[in-house]
Amino acid sequence: MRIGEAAAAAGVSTQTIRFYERRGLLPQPQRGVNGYREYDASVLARLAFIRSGQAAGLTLVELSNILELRRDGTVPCAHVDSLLRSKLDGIRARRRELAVLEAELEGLISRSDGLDPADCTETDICHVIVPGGGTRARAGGTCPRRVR
Amino acid sequence: MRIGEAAAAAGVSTQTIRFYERRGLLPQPQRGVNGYREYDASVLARLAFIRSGQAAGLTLVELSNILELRRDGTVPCAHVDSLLRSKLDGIRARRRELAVLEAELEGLISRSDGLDPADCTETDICHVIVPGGGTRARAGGTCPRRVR
DNA sequence: GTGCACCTTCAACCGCAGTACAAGGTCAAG
DNA sequence: CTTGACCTTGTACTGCGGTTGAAGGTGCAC
Repeated sequence: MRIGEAAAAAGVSTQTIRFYERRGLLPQPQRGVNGYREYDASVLARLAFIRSGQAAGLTLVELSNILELRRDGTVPCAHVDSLLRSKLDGIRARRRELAVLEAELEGLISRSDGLDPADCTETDICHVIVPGGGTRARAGGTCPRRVR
Repeated sequence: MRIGEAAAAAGVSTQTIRFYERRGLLPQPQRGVNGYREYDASVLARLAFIRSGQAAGLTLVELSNILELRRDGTVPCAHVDSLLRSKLDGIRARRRELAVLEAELEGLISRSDGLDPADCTETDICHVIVPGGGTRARAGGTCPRRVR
């Protein structure tokens, strides 16, 4: 099985496979006489593992650490479990942040409906954008930071 | 007011101010005889605008587009309003994605509790990580893609 | 006259997961 | 013997918002 075939079967591009190989996520494959990579079916299982890991929110670095544990002879399950738990914490925190941002945007938009663009001055740049999500009456106040 | 003073007052670093200037978010300031940047108080309002915009989820590019409209003599409120609405749509979609991911992780973790690491084989890499969030009985099935 | 805090510029780097491009080799069919 | 699909390597670029570092100038106090 050559790289193009493996890529098509796994639903990724050939460049992605080479990229994974460079990052240590795929083993160095056999090479044909012409230098072409020669894969057996196990590469598809590996690519499926990577895809499942990504779907669970793991980064390529984390996946590569898991593979390294395996290579070192350690069963990585305990490590993976704690990794997934901390991912879950992160996701929950992120969801809360996004809920705050959503409320902020809703506030700004509904406030924008009651504003006349003609009142928007040069120094404001745009009076729709104010700190606090539009729930305040325009004065210095809380300002959420680092919300992404 | 020199750059360090402005930075301290706005709660950003001097490098950030220079970076914003390069990106067109801050006007080219006056320069002293020694070449030092000289700011008046308006830079603080501008920095506050940028911070509010970021808090509302706008990127620096979007903020710079808004400022460009202003420079061109257009009141940017209508543009900002539609921008915020599409941001809100994006946030909501993102929240739904994260809810799916959260459920996926919960499934994997609870399934992991019932698994014995001793059963984890070399070819699995780690049998905790499977497609489908751990809600299935291990077979080919749905596989969410591009969840970040 | 030197130490120090402040300022200047330009350039490269961070994470993340690839994608794109250049310049060339290989192989089968026509 | 050329065309075209496939493969090889290496390098650089994307978006995002900065941060870090090098190499040097300025200005005041001691």
